Amino acid sequence: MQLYNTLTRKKEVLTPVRPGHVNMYVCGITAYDYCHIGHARSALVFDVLVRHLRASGLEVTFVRNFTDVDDKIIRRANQEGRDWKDVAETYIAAFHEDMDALGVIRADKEPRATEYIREMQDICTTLINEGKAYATPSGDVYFRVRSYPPYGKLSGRSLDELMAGARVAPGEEKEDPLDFALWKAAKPGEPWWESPWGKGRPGWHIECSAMSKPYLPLDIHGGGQDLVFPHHENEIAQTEASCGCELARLWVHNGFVQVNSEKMSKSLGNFKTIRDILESYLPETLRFFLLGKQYRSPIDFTPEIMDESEKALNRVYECLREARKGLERASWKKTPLPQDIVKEWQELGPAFHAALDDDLNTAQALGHIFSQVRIANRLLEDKALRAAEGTREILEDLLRRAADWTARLGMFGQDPQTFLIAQRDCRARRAQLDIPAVEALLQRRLDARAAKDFAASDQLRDELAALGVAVRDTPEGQVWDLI
RNA sequence: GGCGGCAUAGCCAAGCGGUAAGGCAGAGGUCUGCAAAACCUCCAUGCUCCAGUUCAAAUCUGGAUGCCGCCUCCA
Repeated sequence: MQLYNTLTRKKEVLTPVRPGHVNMYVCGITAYDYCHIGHARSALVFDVLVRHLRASGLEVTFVRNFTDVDDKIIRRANQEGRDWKDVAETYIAAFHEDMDALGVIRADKEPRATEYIREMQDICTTLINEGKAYATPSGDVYFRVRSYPPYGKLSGRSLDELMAGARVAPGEEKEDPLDFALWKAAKPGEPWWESPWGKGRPGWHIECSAMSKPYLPLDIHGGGQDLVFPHHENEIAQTEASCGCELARLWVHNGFVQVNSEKMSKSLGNFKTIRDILESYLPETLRFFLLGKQYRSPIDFTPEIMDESEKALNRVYECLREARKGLERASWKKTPLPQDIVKEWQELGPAFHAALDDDLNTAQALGHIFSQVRIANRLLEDKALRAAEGTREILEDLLRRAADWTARLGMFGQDPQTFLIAQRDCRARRAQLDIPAVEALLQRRLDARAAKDFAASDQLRDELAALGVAVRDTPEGQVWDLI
């Protein structure tokens, strides 16, 4: 498959260093708060990437770290009068809950920064010994950026450009404004570890260099676009300067989730947590929404588009439900299917894979899924064709393909009927429907219909309509939905 | 200020030189005791604007306008 490489600014074919095996490292969260939709997008993009690679026959070692010691965690702990470790554990557990709810497959390795203090110190020592880093009298260790000439290659900046924007915070003892901290002397009240430079704690960037080290060289290194500079740039400098090898071949960065065309972020305060969303929508709806656009582009979050996603998702599940029902037929006829339909059906299977192979184009892949849904629906509705042997083959193929969609996209894998009812209840909750009242009316209508009292039945239907509920009668009985 | 990205129908969104996927909304229709749901069909002679390259451009080049991101913690 091809992936867009931030390093070279073009799509490149993924060719694993070890044939058939992909090492992939993705920067995880700093555990100091609940995850928002932006975190969900990043997690989902790489989840789909891992799923697709595995479904395509590759082995993947997927590593996603946790930053469990950091300024923000410490600040939060101090604010709440808690231990910083406790804060980190709380939000790591919350991350797992949220991601499990979204159906994000767990990483194979989930290293935590605090488990790699020794390795970080070793990297610092190596860099200091080679003159690429230096310790200050107060116990900080800085990376000497000018000792690493390729610095800036990922973000496409020159040292001169960077100098223009660089600044030195008061109290820093840098040789050069561009230098960045590998190790920070501990301030009073902060967690610390013993080190050759005194009591201190790691800088953010060195964490990932240490945690990714066992898996070098990485075939894919991922993260959000905001990590390109300085985080990933610094990571490259640290790793490549200390071990002399390449950190990662492909750098994959996902675009932001926006609100009103602005980045959703903690600092702007315009974020919605995954938990917020899951109170109003099913996890799969959020998944559908976030995969509805190519991963590198920004995506705007609005409740309206969530509602649209919900309807679109239902269209697929309704088709799967009808397909299953259609396959219950006992006998099939030899009626031939129109060639153009058969041909389109045959082309759409590979097209779905090709879309994902082309820089994980989930939006296009979803388009192909809907085209398949349209074909299946057409056959199911056509009196002449729905009993045809060819239709049976296509419907069976559809169910096989749906299993493949689930394997690769993590969607469309639930029992259709169960899903559709859950979706309806979800909308009912959002509309703040009085469910007990509705159920009472539904029962009375059932009784009226059993007594063939259609006038009363219609009257009750009107009463339900007044509450915002539409009732319809099907061969399976009375079903309801929101108007 | 420096660097980078994006502009496609009412809305969302593919498309990466060969004549505009898909979803939502909308309009017709099938079906149905009535109704609804569901399904089918239709829905951009044109892709922000202006030049240019080409037999051919939404796709390439130059310019204009607008929006966004990074340069500071951030998925």
